[in-house]
Amino acid sequence: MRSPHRSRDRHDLPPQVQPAAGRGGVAARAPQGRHRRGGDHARAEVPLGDRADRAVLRGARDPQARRRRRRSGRDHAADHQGPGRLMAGFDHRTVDARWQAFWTRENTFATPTDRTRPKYYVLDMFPYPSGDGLHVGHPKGYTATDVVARAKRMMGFNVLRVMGWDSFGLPAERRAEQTGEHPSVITKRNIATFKAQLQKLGLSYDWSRELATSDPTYYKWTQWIFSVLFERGLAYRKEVAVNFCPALGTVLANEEVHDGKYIETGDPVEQRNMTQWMLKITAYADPLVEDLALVDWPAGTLKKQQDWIGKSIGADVVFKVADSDRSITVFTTRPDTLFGGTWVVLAPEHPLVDAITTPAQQAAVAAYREEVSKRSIRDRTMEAADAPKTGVATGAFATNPVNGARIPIWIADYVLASYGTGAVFACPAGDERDHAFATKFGLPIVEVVQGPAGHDVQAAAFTGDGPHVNSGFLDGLGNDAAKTAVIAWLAERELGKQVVRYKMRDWLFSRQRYWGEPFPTIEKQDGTVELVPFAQLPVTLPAIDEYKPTRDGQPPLARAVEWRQTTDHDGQPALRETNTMPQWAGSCWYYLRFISPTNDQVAWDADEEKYWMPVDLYVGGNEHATLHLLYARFWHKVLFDAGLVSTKEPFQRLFHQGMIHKTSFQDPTTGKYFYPEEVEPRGDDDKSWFVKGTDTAVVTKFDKMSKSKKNVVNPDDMCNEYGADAMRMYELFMGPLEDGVEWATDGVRGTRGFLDRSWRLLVDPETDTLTAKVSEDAPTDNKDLERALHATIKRVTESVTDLRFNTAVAQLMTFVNEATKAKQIPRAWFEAFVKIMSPFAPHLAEEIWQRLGHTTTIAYAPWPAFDEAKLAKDTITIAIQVTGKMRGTVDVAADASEATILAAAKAEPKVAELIAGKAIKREIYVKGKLVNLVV
RNA sequence: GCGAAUGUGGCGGAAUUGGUAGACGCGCUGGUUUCAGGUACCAGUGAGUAACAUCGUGGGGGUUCGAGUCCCCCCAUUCGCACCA
Repeated sequence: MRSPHRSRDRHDLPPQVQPAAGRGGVAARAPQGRHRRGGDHARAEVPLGDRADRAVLRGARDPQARRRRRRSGRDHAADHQGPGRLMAGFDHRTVDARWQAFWTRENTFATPTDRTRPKYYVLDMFPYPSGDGLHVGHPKGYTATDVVARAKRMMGFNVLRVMGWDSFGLPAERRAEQTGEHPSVITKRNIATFKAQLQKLGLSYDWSRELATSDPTYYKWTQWIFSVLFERGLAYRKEVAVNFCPALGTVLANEEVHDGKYIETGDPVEQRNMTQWMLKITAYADPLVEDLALVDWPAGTLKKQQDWIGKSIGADVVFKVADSDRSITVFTTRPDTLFGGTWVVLAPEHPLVDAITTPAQQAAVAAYREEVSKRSIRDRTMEAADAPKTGVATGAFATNPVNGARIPIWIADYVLASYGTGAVFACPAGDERDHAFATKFGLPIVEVVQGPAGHDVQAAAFTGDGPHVNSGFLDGLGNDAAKTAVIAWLAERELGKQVVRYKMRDWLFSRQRYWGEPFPTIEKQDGTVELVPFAQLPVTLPAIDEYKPTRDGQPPLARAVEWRQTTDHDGQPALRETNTMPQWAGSCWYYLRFISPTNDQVAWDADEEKYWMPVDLYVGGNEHATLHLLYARFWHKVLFDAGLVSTKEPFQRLFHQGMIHKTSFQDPTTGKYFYPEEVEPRGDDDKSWFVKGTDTAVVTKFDKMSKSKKNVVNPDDMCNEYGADAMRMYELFMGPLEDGVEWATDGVRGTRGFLDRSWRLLVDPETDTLTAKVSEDAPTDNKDLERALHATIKRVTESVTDLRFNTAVAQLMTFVNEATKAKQIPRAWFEAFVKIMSPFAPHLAEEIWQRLGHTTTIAYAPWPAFDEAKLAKDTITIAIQVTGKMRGTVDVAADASEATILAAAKAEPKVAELIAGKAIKREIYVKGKLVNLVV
């Protein structure tokens, strides 16, 4: 991707911003006390529009066109003629450009190197740099983390705030197949686009730590971690049935396949046997479940991880096959119900089926197995849990170990060969599937756990807890006690034992693709595998002339014939691996590389790792709830066991931002999508949409933004028209961070209006000079304004922790409304406001800060404290209810006694009328809030 | 089918966790400024009424002096999971 950046860590804090001498630097001015003439403010590279500029801009404006755009609500095809709306506000183009240039020039956001302060590591899930560029959905999480990062800096934390690129992956490779361009070139271009878009938003990343997973200086270390896994016996090659996607020419992990299709593209997936690299994630199943207790994650995500791992504790139980010396081991989580076991079911693929099937049943069994095998895995997994049961008897019988009962052995496809032992015993009274099977095939149902009164096990299974019946030595015991008792009984007789099983399988870790990390392994002549020595890492991707798999189905790297030829540690000929790692590999550890991104001796510095880890706040979409987050935790735990990292878990706190949607318009018959400006609403309620000028009806749907659905809103357009700060603020104001919302450009206008009002508190836009409103000697007896200020500091401060930015922005607005009403604003109050709004609207805040006479960046100005005492009111409004109904209010002194308040309440005219002549049965007083007079 | 979440004005959403429902913003209505229907400012904006009364947080019950908030039963939407014994 790029050559490594030289580390430019800052060595002193707080950073003093140096005026850029000789360049008319923005800060090249002595601090001043009060109002200065606006005309003398220093110019940055991009001059602030002067009167003449504005006159031109205003003259160039076409009010009609503007109105049409506004009313249409789809003006994101932004007007590139000029700002166009700045008469009463600030010039965001100039301000944004000036401060972005300033931050870059001054290295404002370089990561501090002092290690005595507390640290805060806030991380975004890094994006795959697609060719489409960013849409307004991407920055929602980035803006939230930016507010946290900026506020934490001001609160005295050393903040690690970084961005990188998950840049290996399929789309670039597919594009390369089409164009012949090297994926690295495509990727580099896409990264440049993404980066430019992010920089327009003023996100406070330390860009000197930027990384890309496809960069050899990065994947060298991905290969090294693979070596660690290999050396610890956690990476192995195996011939396995894999999910092969013919359209992509590669295998996929189980996690990437859903309903028999590749999740990303929807291409069908089929089963094939191939030799593949596997990672033994199952060896970490237990810690992966247990350590979820250590992290502060959304409950839903914790549950998804648990479900994915699918730990279940049960027993393996041996059933002897009658009239035979064979036996069947079944897995069950309900050994307590063994007395109700009235038949045994094998998966159709179970190896014992052939051996035990009686001659009379052979034809039926063969036919059933044939039928099942014809149905693909896809069909089988698509079936619902309540799908009709099918199956066929083998004719053989088994002996129930607990009661010696002779019970039939069936095969049925609801038993999966790949889980447990591929065999189960059926207890129809205690399992819904078994019950359905019993009902269909007329098999006996024996009650073993007593359900609630009136429950008929012949009609429905009872899966709950209760006293056991018909169960010999288990009678009367509850489920747990019965389980313990029966397992002990079985173990004594060597007929069973307690076991733990997981749904999770080992991780299929190789792909037949070009654009991924090569494995640091070679295959020797005897077929064994050895690691490429560390000194020879990275194993870089060779240039090849075509990125498709070979005609005989080998991965693209098989084309690099010379590159493949190498030697082992004895100098004997050996071949390089032609598979590459899946895209997850790079994202499994990038949070560690950010700690020492340019170190070419180690993947990360141990002391630095101890300082920065764990990630304090990790923000990204919940689509990664199982895959990325599970894989990364797995690698981290291996690294922990290897003594390479200091924490058991990588991500202390996790937060999922909601997705931003936008209505899409699709012709249901052709599937074609239309841009918003191509369609129009018709009908009385404007609810039917048609393609303009035609009778083609289109259906509307809230959709993820995507180019193909023609519903993308581009953040660049928003920045151009409304400014980065208005855009940032709207992203946070639109609703709770975790919620999905529909994008509404009108809302950006709203936050822009707020920024303009904030600006005008200090600057007269007509003259571009400071107003007299904010002043050193303004009276400080404006209690309403003071209270609003402290309430705002409080709410914004809390929002940094609870991530409820929508209400924080609302509170900032409330303060500005209050301040607009005020005749004068004490300078100290206004400065406190500017500080707390600066994480949200950093460009404008810097500009105001400078106009206030400051010569250093606001990014490290100390965060203001709020005073609870200042939040209290002198007089409070007490609500008065009569028998629970609101009847009025009364204003009383904040320290008024209960008796005084009750008296005042009763004296309120309307209340007095209602209680006149009635006996008050009860008087309820809620301190400082209300009284309720019950009559 | 199972699980989780959500349901509040025309719209996005607030509500200190049982105590004045609708903060803040959008939109809308009226006014002032203005060459301008743009910007800014002022006023209003849950429904209903001439004004009251009254009715209002998906629906229905319940607990309570008091319920958007707690309990029970429905309905709807969204997102997961999909025969894992």
